[in-house]
Amino acid sequence: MSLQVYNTISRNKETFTPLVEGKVGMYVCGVTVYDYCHVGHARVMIVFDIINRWLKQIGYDVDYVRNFTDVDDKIIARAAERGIAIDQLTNEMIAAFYEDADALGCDRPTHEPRATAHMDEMIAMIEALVQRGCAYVSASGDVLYAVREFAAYGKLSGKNIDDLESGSRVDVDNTKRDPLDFVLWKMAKPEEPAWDSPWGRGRPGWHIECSAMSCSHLGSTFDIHGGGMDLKFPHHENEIAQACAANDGNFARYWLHNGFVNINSEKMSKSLGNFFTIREVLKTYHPEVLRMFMLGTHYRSPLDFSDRALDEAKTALDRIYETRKRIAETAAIVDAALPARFVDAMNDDFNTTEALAVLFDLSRALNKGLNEKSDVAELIGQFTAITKLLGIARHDVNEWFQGGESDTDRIDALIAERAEAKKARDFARADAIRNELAAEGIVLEDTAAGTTWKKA
RNA sequence: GGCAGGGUGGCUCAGUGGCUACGGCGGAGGACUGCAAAUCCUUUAUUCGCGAGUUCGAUUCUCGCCCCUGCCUCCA
Repeated sequence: MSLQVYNTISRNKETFTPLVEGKVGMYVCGVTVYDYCHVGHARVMIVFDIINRWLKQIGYDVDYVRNFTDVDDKIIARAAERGIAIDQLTNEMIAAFYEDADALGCDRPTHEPRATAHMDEMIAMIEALVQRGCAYVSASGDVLYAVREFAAYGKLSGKNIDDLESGSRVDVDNTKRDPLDFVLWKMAKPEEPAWDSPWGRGRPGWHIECSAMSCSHLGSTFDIHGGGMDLKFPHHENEIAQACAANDGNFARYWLHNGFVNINSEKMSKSLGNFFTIREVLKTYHPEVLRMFMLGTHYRSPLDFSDRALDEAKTALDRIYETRKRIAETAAIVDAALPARFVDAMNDDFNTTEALAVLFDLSRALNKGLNEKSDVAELIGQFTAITKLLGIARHDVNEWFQGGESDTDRIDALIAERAEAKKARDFARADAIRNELAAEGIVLEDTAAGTTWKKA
């Protein structure tokens, strides 16, 4: 089965065929760098990391572009609040972003353009829009996009301009020809960061940067554009309007949107204030647990975030590590192809849930084979290939089960003492030692090769 | 109000026009063990929100209804 992807614009799964054989251009909307990333951002990172990995796995040369929005009202406000320069804030937040993304095991995109480094492209695109009659300068001096001039407006999100107007709760801005018109270039106030442009000193609107940066890196027509569901409208709709009206290309051919992270069935968001930053969560949970948690649900479905769900992801991941631990004790790694069921799952719109089911089945078969001392070389190869691709169970097994424990010498001494006691059939003493450690959260496991321990 | 997505076992989460509805967590029993832990085996939904229709046959398709969530304003 060839790769099928759900394309938001057609609301259907489609066979994926790249524009240029063997190559994929993919643009994903990144973050506005004014604060730490929360778990919702983690989902975008992980989802598109998996998509990127899978595209490469099936042989594509992927140009994965993800932007940083480093100029915007919220950034200006935050920098002022903290009394620091804008680029100090954005650099700090970009560094934090990388810490989080790296911890979560996400590969770096091939290009990570910053809006402030692409002013020329944005201005050129706005000029083209003005020339073609799709943009105008408003009474306030801002350059606005004239939504009515773009016939296909609303196609991606399935919206009808007139319905939007009737349902609009937004205050009417009478400098706009149409309430839906949006800013392309915003005049700067004296204190604000500004760039020269044909319309005066100012800064770009949010939407234009993605149109400009995606097209400048990937061309006016490219394969995949992704981001969170909430970006569908108006952000992605506006990107399409800008890019298609300014260039003669078709912009993105496949639109991929990931579902939200919810808390108590409500969307996690800044405005609701019900968010956890990635770094907060990582104080309690290993980053791989968060990754596992994300992979357990299909990327387009909502994902309910809770301690309980993370605990379950941890337990499930422990199971995979238990298998790895047993593998480490036995055979050498052999290379094996990914199992067909796994490949089919991933080709079916990146179905990581099913892919994990394959991994767990494999884990069981492997444990059983190990118990029965049968030849498991092929299974080990498959197991390893899957975990590597998904980016889970990639840490050292001892580190995983014992990491962060400082008192290992004492534990080892107690285990040795218990072994002596067991030898002498002094089970009371042996059990006392085990209970003592259990009370500290150390669980002992007696195996044929001796006793090992792990943190509960 | 418009549009979009969803309601599957105690929880979670896949999936399919028809053999025994995937996996994880949890529960029960068993094997192994001195006892545990880990692992393995068995077991845990006459049933996939409700009603009707299409069909030889629907959880899967169509229609209606109920409920949930999201977008329609910045938001991953």
